[in-house]
Order: sequence, then structure tokens, then C-alpha cells
Amino acid sequence: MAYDGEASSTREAILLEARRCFSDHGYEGTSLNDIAAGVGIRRASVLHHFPSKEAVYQAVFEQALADWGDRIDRAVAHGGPDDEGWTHLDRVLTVAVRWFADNPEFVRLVRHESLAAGTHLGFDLGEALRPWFQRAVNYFDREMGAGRLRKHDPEQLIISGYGAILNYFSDVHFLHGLLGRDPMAEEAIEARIQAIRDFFRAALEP
Amino acid sequence: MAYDGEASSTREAILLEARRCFSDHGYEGTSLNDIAAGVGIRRASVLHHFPSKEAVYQAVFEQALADWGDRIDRAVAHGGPDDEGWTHLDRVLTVAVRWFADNPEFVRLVRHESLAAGTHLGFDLGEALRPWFQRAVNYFDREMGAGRLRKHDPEQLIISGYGAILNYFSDVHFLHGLLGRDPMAEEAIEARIQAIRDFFRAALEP
DNA sequence: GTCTATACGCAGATAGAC
DNA sequence: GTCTATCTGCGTATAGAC
Repeated sequence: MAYDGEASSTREAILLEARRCFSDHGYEGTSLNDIAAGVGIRRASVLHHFPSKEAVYQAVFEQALADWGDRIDRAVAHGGPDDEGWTHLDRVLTVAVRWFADNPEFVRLVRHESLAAGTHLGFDLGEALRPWFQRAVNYFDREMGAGRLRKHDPEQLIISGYGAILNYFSDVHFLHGLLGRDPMAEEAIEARIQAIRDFFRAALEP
Repeated sequence: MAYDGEASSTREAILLEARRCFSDHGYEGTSLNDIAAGVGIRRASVLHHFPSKEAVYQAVFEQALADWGDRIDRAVAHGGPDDEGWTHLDRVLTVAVRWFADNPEFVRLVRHESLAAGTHLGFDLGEALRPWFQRAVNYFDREMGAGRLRKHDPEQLIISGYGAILNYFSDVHFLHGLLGRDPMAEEAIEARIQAIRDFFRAALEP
């Protein structure tokens, strides 16, 4: 479980602290000093465990993406007997939103990266996620074709969906100012999940 | 018109180039050298026109927000005789999306800022936009109460909406990788606008 | 594995010539 | 208004002691 607060080794502790720093301040806004200070060691010691700052960043991302993939895979596979159409989508959607709510650092990490023009990741995040995207598009094509979901353009629908979901958890600071209350309070998160489900049902349930 | 490519003074040229740099690479990822080089002057000359890097950033933001406010104000006010319910919302929505499509730098600028933990802006962007947000909430309350729009939680609706819209234009680079084509091509933008309108109509039209 | 010391460059900002 | 020169601090990364 990559996303808990405890570290079993210095290497793990570095990754944990680096994830926090990178997600809050981005790649350029984070220094090896920041990471080292959070761990309680010196800058040079961080570079004993990783060859460079970029290597730390890439390791953080690798861990995060692997963890995310596992969760979604499990959620998609776990359907019961009457798991189809809106029922299935609603279940996966709810799992996904809850996971994002539990892992806001991941969301902010991805956002920083997808916003960046030149990347420090070594590969293109969009391209890397394309197979996932295609899987989702195929799913919607099938369900809409069979009349189990109302017809919309699947690609556009997914883009709207991930925007509506990720936004909330990436822009927590902004929303705090906008709403005048804590968007990550438990009841606020529950309300958000409910709203996302309602909105998608209104648009998709046949 | 603040968002065109021509600069009538060095100060304007600095703001223009700074907006490009900040929106692509964020505050920390942009140096005064980058800005100066884009303008064709030296670092010290930039600091003749602005007292500090933060001052440049704030001036860029001030200009962008003022321009945005003007456009929305005009769009909201410009209704014809049968301008109410979904018709009105659809019109304002379309204007807003088109403006974002024309000003992706603004979108990325706001995104960087709302993502940042500690800001270089000097004020809280969320708080500054709260009056706008409240105005929109009141509008939805009125329309939904009168039965001219389907009932949803207005706050949640607006959060979903701005997420679905802003995402597309802020994550252009990411989407290029994800879709395997240019999301800012004219027909792609038209398709996006159409999809947003369809999706909102499906959820909101009574 | 962690440390200090050090190399080296680039950052933001200021002083002063032209 | 723009420049060069300079100050000062922090950045990444490496060498080598313990």
C-alpha cells in the first residue's frame, strides 16, 4: 500500500516526503533541501538513494501510477450479478471518486504534470494513459450502443467527467477560498460524491 | 484588448511574454531571464519596469482577471427578449467556453495559481472570485426554483461545470498525448463546445 | 548511510555608466 | 530605458571522511 503515512526505510521516507512536496509546489518549486528537511536528513543523503532530483520525481510518479492502476482494475472487475448499465458505471465512478478523495496528493501530482509544457517525467503522461482511456471509450460505446446508457460522445464524456472529478481535489486550496469552508471535510466530500453521481445519472441514465 | 499578440510598449511586451512563460511553466519555473530573452532585452531592464518578479506576476494576473470580468459581464447582460432558463444559460456558457478557448494562457495561469499551496499573488484567488461565484449560485437558485432549470445543488453544479470546461483548455498538452491529436484544432474545439452544451442540457433542461 | 566541504551555475536584485 | 558589473543566496551534484 503505497499511500499510507508510514515509511519502512529511508528510501520510502524520501518518496513519501517528495510526493508531498512535489504535489504542493510542483517540480520546480521543490528543492532537494525541502525533501531532505522533511525526512530529517541532509541533501547529500537524498542523493545517495537517488541519482538525481529527476530520478526522485520519476520514482514518485511510478509508485503513484501503479497504485492507481491497481485500484481501478479491481473496481472494474468486482461487479456483482446485476452489474451493468448505470449501476456498473455508478459503482466504478463512486470508487474512483472516493479514491481520489483519499489521495489528493496523487491528483495534484498529475495536475502539475499535465499542466507542464516541458516535462521532467521522461515519458508522456497522456500517451501512457491512452490505453486506459481507450478501454473506457470502448466501454461507453458498448453500453450506449446497447441502450443501457443515454447516448453522448464517449471521449467528450470522459473528458468532462475527469475534469469535474479531479478539479475538486486538485483545487482544494482555491475552493476553500471560493466557498469559505473546508472542501475536504467529511460531509463536504460526501456531498461532492453525491453531486457527481446525481449529475452523471441525470445525463446518462436512459 | 489585453489578449492580443501585439505590444505597444516595452512594459506591455514584458507582460505579454511573462503571461506566456508563467502559464507554461508556473511562477517558480519562470525566471526573469526567460522573460527578458523573450522580449529581447536584459534581466535588469525588466526590473526597471517592475520592482520585482512577484510584481510582474501580479500585474499579469490583474490584467487577465480584469479582462475576464469584462467579458463575462457583457455576456450576462446581453440577453434578448426570450433570454431565460436554458436558453440564457446556454448562451452564456457558449460565450464563456469560447473565451476560454481563445485564451488558454489565462486558463493555465489560473490553474497554476489554484493548484499552488503558497501563493505569489498577494491575495487569495478563491476569495476574490467568491462574489462571482455567489452571483452564479443565486442565478441557479432562482432559475431552479422557478422550474426553468432542472434541480441540482447549484454550488456543486458550478464546480462540476468549471471543472469540465477549464480542464480541456488547461491540459491541452496532456490531452494531445491522450487523444493522439491536436485538441486545439478548430473542429476539435467546436466539438468540445457542442459536447459541453449537450451534456449540460441533458442534465439541466426541464 | 549519513555527514561536511566544495564546485559551479543560476536565481533575484542593486548600482551606476551611457 | 537599457546596459554591464556586481552582490548574495540557493540550486544540483560530487568527493571524501566517518
